[in-house]
Amino acid sequence: MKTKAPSIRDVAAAAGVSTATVSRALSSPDKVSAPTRDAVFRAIEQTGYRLNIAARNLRKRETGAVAVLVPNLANPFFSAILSGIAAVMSEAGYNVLVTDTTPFGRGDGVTGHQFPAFANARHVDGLIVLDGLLPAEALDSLGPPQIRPPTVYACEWSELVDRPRVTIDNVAAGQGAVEHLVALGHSKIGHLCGPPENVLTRERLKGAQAALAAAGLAMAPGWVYPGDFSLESGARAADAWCAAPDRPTAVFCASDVMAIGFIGALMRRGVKVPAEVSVIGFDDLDMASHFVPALTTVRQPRPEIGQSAARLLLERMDLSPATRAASPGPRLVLPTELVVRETTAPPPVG
Amino acid sequence: MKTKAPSIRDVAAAAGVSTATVSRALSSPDKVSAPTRDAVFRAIEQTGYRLNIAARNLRKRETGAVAVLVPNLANPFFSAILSGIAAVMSEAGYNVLVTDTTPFGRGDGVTGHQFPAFANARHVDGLIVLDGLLPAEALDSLGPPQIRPPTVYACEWSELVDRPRVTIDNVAAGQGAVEHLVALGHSKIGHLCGPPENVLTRERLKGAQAALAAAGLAMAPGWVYPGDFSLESGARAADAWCAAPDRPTAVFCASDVMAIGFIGALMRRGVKVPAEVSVIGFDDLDMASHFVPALTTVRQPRPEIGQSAARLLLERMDLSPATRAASPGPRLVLPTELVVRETTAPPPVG
DNA sequence: AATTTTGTTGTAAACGATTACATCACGCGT
DNA sequence: ACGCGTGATGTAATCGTTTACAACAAAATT
Repeated sequence: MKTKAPSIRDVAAAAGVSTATVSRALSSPDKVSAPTRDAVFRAIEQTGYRLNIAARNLRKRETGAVAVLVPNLANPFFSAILSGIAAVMSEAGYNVLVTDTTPFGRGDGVTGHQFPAFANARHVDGLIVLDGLLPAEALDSLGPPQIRPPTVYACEWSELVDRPRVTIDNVAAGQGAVEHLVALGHSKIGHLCGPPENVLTRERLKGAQAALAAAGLAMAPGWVYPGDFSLESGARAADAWCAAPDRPTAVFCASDVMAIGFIGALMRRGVKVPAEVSVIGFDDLDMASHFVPALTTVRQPRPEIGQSAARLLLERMDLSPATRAASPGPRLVLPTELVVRETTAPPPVG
Repeated sequence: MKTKAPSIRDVAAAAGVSTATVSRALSSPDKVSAPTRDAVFRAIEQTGYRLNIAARNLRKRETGAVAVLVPNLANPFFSAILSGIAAVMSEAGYNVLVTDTTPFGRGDGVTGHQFPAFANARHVDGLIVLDGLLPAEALDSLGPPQIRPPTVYACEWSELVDRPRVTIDNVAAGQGAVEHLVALGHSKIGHLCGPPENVLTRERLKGAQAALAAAGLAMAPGWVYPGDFSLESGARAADAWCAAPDRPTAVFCASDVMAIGFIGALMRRGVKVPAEVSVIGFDDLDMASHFVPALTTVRQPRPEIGQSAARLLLERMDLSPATRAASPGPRLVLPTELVVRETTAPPPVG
């Protein structure tokens, strides 16, 4: 015995008007006289009517949803970004679809960046991509500019695809981090990298090297540690640091998570931070300031990145497909800030 | 110049068959002869056809999406749960809609638990609720059992609403944590609570008190610290601990995040953990084992909780509304495990 | 008083898929 | 030859909205 949910027809009948009037009362109340409007609202109340989104979407040729493609949902870095996106998107009346582009165990199958089937114009009105490693073909396979959903990158991006994006200045940030280390007197400075293919990895390393070069220094090959933004890769770097005969006195890590893994493993082996090694993180997670010692790090305005990306996408969705195709769209770069706490100090003497 | 996306009609025309045949070739290929099937697929390729989800949803009276209601997206505890949910749900062909029920700054407006407008049967085929504080009326306002979307709770739940759920045994877990402390010789044991109204808060406290009672001990009122699962509330508890003349020698924290905030603030004031205070956390976040000292904590199987909740929801969605209404549905309780690391030790002598 | 404007409402055609039902051709048993 | 089951396909109704257009009354203009 299937109880069918009331439709706009039932409301119309209950209010003694046509379905068109009900629809108008809902979407543009000012085009309907006050008395009928009240009657309609009363009828809605009485019947328990709820709009059928699928029907509306079909008719209006839009979906009311945007998708967010996250490389790794389990990474706490993304939570604040997501939260910022969700806030402005639901404000604007959109649903937010979230997917992990590397479903389980990143690092397991290396090249696992999946493009979810629903991320096309039939399912979503827009796309926010947080994963720069998503194959460029995938984005282009969404069809010609006229029919593919407006897309913006945030945090990461792909150099093969020209889309609007909101990021930070990763090379400047990396440079600032290393300048701080240099100013403290360090000359042997290492870097704990992000995942090999990632844009962020390249940019942050480039910034670090620029600062080094400006100070007449260089980074020995043994001082750059491979990483993948995970705690474990931070701990592995600590092993490497301990094992090598020629060690850097300071390490700039491409993420707070790795920095915490690095410092944790170091301290567990009795290495003192910052007395024996200085460490700088990246991101300024909530955790960073509560960690002991409190992490010196590069702050990224995470909620703002999410919010800006969402607002930018909203703007792009308002444009006509033609004008959208014509302009590649803006590139917002948000400011970062070096926040100096307890993990950096002058190098040990001798 | 609007380029219209190809519809099933265009495919039918290109393949020289009817729309019905195209639809069949897609959804039940075995009901269509091999030659026509090939012709249809070729036509699909050629036209660049993509199924319009809204039209299908309208016709089939389903939405292809499930919503997950998260109390606080920025809390890293939820990321692994979400990731587990997303994995099995996309596997099963569903989209996952994520929303924060307390949009910005929990603790700001205290009672901010919002029920998103789209969480009804018109928008989603199912609901996973991670927020036990969501007003029960809200869930019931979704309509009578026949027409409201199947719902399962995970992690948290509401005692006012009878729905299937997957949780852990919070009182047993709390009890186990405190038993460990008692076994180490502690007799003055405090508790850092979750948010006041939360079920988890009550249960974990109840477990702690049960263990205490079994050992002939009791918790002084001054030893229970208010909290809200945030780092800051952990730090505040450290202030309270330091300020009081009569202090517990061990504190069981209702979350790892709070335990980290607590220990961080303690160490920053020179208090030694575990020499002066033992601390137990709850959750076993990735971070817990990398923190220094490594956190003794109660492990929750977070990915499994998410996966089980998703699978349970899938099962419920398969049931007819009638049988669903008839059975309240199972309550899965997943095992926890006390993992002893470095933050617990016997109480200081004297 | 005749005409135009304005404001409200109804009629009905989309939107793009699914699917019950009808149709048709073919092969089989009697 | 005849009827009948079977498998493949087509026809057309349907899902629940939105919206262009038509219709009409009342008010404003001439």
